[in-house]
Amino acid sequence: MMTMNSKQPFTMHPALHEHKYPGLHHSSSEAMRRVCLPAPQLQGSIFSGFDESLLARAEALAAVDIVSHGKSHHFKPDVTYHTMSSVPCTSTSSTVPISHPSTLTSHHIHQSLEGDLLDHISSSLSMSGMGAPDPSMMTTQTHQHHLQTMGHLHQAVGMGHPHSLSAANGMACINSVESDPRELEAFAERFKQRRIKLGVTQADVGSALANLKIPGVGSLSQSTICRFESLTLSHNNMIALKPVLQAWLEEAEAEFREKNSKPDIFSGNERKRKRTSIAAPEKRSLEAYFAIQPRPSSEKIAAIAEKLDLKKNVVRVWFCNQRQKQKRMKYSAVH
DNA sequence: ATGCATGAGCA
DNA sequence: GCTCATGCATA
Repeated sequence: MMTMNSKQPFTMHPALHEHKYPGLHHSSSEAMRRVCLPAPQLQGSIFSGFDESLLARAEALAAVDIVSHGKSHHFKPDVTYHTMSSVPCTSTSSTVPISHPSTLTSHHIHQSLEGDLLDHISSSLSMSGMGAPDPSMMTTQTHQHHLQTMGHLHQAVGMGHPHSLSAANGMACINSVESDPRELEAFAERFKQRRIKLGVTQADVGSALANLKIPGVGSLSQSTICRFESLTLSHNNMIALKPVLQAWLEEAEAEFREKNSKPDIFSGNERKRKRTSIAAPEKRSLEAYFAIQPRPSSEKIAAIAEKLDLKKNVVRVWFCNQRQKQKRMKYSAVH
């Protein structure tokens, strides 16, 4: 509607439906994920059968939930801001080259969720050189179509690593996406520590990425860098981003040594989009529905939307995001 | 740090 | 209409 992305970073992409995580890295994470994921088909039929009663049940559950939880936060019922103010430029990233480390460390520690835990326990001293243990790195993705787009990134990155490219062609190699979770986790942590040491913010890294001039690789947002560091991206996404961030880190440190600053070009956009806020009660209901059927049909979504007095699209997107969230990493801790 | 949203590619 | 990668807006 009122939002269009003028920015189009390198797009990696979908296509690998459920099986993106080849059996390369143990079965732990994959298995766990599977356990978490309910069987769509089965539940789907059940759901469609007792549609109404289940909806009711979910609502009942939600209601009970509300009572039992009692407290929780005070939500804004249905805030739908629409601040159509035009921002000159920037938003997430200003043209500031390097910002103070303090900016990063000091604020928000409030979330008290997993992310923080990660942050805290993280500070290990093993900041070994980033020679990255992984030998074969990326390259060959899982399959056919996947090659199309995801290939972009990988190949692009491959240019920085001559050896990896050759492997990509054949397939004679080790089905690439084999960087194990543990390695990724280690890298993410190392990355964060070194980034902070350089006094660079997540947003800075994101925009600075474009300066690398790696074909197919543009800038990224603070969100993405943050998610990378906290391992809250999909496994494939992590794998794909790693080489890019690694390249940035190397260059940043190199420049830091000789000089101490890094230029940071960036073109800002101006736009504001509204962010719907789903109230706590509705959210609980949605969660209850999700527990019963993570993939409701269009009709179910419509029904749910109506019952909760939300726009159908909002509900649909909520389910999509919920599913996506479910698939994200964070499993590394399991090994 | 994270919630809701967009858009590309695919089916 | 879904999945996925990614981003804006916001707590």
